Amino acid sequence: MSQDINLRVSPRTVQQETVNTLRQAIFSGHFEPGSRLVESQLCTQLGISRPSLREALRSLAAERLIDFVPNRGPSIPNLTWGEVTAIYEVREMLEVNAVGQCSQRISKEQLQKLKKSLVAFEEAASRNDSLARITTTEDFYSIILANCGNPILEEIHRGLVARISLFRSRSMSLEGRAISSLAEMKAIYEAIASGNEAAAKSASRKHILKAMAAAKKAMEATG
Amino acid sequence: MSQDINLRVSPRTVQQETVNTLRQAIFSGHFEPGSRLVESQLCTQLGISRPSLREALRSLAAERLIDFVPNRGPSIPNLTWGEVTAIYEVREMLEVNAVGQCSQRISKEQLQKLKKSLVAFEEAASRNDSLARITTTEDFYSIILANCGNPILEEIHRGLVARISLFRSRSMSLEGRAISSLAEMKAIYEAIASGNEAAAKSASRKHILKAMAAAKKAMEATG
DNA sequence: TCAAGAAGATTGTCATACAATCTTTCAATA
DNA sequence: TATTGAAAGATTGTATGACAATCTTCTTGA
Repeated sequence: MSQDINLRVSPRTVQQETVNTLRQAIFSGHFEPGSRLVESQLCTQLGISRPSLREALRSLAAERLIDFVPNRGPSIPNLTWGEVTAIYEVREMLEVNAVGQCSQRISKEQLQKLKKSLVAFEEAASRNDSLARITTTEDFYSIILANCGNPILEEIHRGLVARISLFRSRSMSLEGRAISSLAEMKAIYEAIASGNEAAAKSASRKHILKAMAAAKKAMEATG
Repeated sequence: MSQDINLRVSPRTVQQETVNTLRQAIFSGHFEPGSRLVESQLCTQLGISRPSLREALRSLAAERLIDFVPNRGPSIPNLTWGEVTAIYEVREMLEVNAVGQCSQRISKEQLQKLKKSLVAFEEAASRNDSLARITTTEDFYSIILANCGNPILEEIHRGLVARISLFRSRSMSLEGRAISSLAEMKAIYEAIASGNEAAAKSASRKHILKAMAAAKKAMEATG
């Protein structure tokens, strides 16, 4: 075997599909925070068996995307502001480093892609499309994280962001948040493009602090 | 209800027990890295049904303590040095901050406990008991993490450390590693005790870098 | 109005089944 | 001899059905 490229077309299993579907549903706010997920209902809705569903739920529970209380079953976590803060703090520790490392190692092509995603966000910010704002922001960040050189950092960051996805989408709908977010992201991009690590880290830190403040505002507004 | 303390004696479920048992087994090196876990065997060994086992396995897979390849089933991950490095790097980002924050907020009683665990490690280091070295080191760190003020940081740190538990136990058996580890931990303790955040962070960073170097040595020795 | 208890719903767990897929064996072929 | 191919066996992915334990809701009696 001259190469050991993974040619395996990994088969989509019911479990994987279910996890992805539920994850998406949670992200999109399809379930009310705090609400219980009734297994039998989900089974019929998803068209799968209970064992398969429960396996998927255990996966999501391990990711902390759902809670599992014995004899009460699965439910959507109701995050306190304290927990959200804690998540943002950890996210800051990781993201700042990721941005810094990214600024030192990103390739020309990837930088091009990053630029593109920034333009896409700018476009989404000008319109009033909050879904597009979220997805383009996610693109922007996933490119940075994919180029920080540390797949574990990338993985953990993704997990953290997933847990606060609701707050992010809410705060992105806040009056003026998209505009200032755009400015912050531009600063990050410029610093990365010029290979200035210190500036990149600093811009990243500023962005997260503002995002956290916006999330707090959004949380207070919604309860 | 005057208090909302959680009085619930959370019932031990088969799933929880199984996850804990398997986690312990993995930590203790009971399974060879890379080896496959045959569901039917585990079922009889653990005395549980296959659906229950599979739920437990999904939890562990989400924690990255086992791999799950479709149609090949669960197996013990075989970490590359690159992955181990990546984990150590992320651990550094988090742990350094945790130690720093801990130095600013730990209580007298908790500091007492920390001191105790350090003494316990010293004792274990003098003997040639590698299991005791691991557990006492774990105590030391869990006290620090529990006092950093950020439960999410604590949780993620635990997950990361779990994934490299094998390397830690191997490197702790390395000639002289326990001795130098003791010195590093003492430095961390002293910095925390004196409330010197910068010194605490610096000591913590040094400790992790040395631990990583030791892990690399151990990995090269064992293959 | 409130408490006790009964009825119903839901979860935790198990046993069983079977098709799809992987692995191994072993013979046949180049 | 080395390689290919096919058959047999093992293992996983998924589903159905079942039932006790527990939680929730509703009813009834005080």
